[in-house]
Amino acid sequence: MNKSRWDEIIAVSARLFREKGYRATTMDDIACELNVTKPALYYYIKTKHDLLYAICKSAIERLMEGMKSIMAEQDDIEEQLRRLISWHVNMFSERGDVITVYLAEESELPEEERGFIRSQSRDYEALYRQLLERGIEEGRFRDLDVPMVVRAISGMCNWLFAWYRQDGASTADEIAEIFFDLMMKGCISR
Amino acid sequence: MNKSRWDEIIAVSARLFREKGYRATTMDDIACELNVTKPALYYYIKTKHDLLYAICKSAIERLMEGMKSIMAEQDDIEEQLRRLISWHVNMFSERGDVITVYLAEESELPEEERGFIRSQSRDYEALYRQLLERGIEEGRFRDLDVPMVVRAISGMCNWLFAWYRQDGASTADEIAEIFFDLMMKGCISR
DNA sequence: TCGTGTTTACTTAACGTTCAGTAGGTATAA
DNA sequence: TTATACCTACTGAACGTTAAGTAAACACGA
Repeated sequence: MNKSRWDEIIAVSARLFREKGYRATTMDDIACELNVTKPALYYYIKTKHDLLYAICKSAIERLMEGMKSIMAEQDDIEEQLRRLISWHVNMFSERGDVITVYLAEESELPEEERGFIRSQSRDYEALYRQLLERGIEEGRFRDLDVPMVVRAISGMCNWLFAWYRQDGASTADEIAEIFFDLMMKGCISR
Repeated sequence: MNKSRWDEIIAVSARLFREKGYRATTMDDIACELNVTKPALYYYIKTKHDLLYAICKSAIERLMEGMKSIMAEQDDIEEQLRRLISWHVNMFSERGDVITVYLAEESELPEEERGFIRSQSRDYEALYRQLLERGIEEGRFRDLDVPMVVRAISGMCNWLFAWYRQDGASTADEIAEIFFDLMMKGCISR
C-alpha cells in the first residue's frame, strides 16, 4: 500500500472534517476530492472511523513528541513553559486541520477506539502538571492550583481551534508570546 | 402552544445533543425521551435545526444578559472582570447542556440561521474588549494586546465545555476564582 | 524476450439501513 | 364543533459499506 497516498487521504479527510464536520462529511466528498470513487477509499481503510482515528492519533502524538523533546532539551522551567505554549500554538499553523479535528471531533470516535487517544491526552496533562509543580518547588511560580491552571492554559490554547486563521493578523509565534506573557504576569499593572 | 412543553423539548434536546452530538441525535431519540412519537415533535417545531437554533440563541442571550447587567451595576473594573468570569463559568453549572451545545455545535447551523447568533457573539467579544480597554485607560491593567487577551480569557472559560463536570472536585465559583486570580496575577512568584 | 501469474489500484453497481420529514387520522377537552 | 395534542404508517433521500470485476504494472521462469 502506497504510503504517500495514505498521507494524502489523511490530509484531505482532515481538511474536509474540519470544514464540514466529521458526520457531515461523506465518503463521497473525500473520494471526490481525491478524484477517485468512494469504493477506492475502502481499498485503503476499513471504516470511516479509521480516518478519524488516524487524524486524532497523529495530532496527539505530535503534541506529545514536542512536549517530550522540550522537556528533555531545556532545564529552565519558565523557558520550558514558553516553548510548550509556543509548540501548542504553532500546531494550529503547521497542522491546523489535524489538531482542529482532534479537538472538535475526538468525541465521535467509538468507545473502543478512544482508549489510546484518551490515555495520551491524560499523559500530556500529567506532564504539564509536573512542569508547574516543579516550578512551584523551585520557587519560580507562586502557589497555584496546578490541575486548574493546566486546564486554563490548555483551554486558552485549545480554543484557538475556534478562531485561529492562517491569514489572521497575528502569527502563531506572536500569539504564543502574548499568551505566555499573560500567563506569567497577568493583567494587573504594578 | 404549551410554553412549558416547549421548554421541556429544548431541555431534552440540549441534553441529548450534548451527550451524543447534534447529528448523531435523531428526532426519534428526542421524542422517545419525551414519551411521544416523532411526529408529535413536529407539532411544535418545523425542522431539527429549529431546536439547535433555539438552544444556541438561549445560550448566547443568557451570556449577554449577564454581561450587560454586570457592566451596568458595577463600576470597579477589576470587580467587573471577576464577575464576568464567574458568570461565564457558572453557565456551565446552571445551563451546562445549553452552553455546551452552543459551543460545540453552533457550526452545524445552516448559514442563514447563524447570522443572529454570530452577531451576538461578536457583540459579546466587543464588550469584553471595551472592559479591558477601560481597565488600561484607568491604569488598573497594564498595556495588553486586548483582542488577544479577550480570546485567551474566553478560550479558558469556553474550554470548560470539554472538562467541566457538575460533580467534579471544584465548584463553579471556585474555578472562577482561580481563573480570575490567574488572569490578574499570573503564575510568577515575586 | 516472451508468456504466465500476481499484485496494485482502482471501477460500476448495488444493498441495506438510517432518518428527517409528511399525510392523514383520532382522542380529548373547552 | 373546534382547537389542541397527539398517533400510525409511510416516503424518499442520503450514505456507509460491499460484491464483483478490470486495466495496468510487475515478477520471474523458460
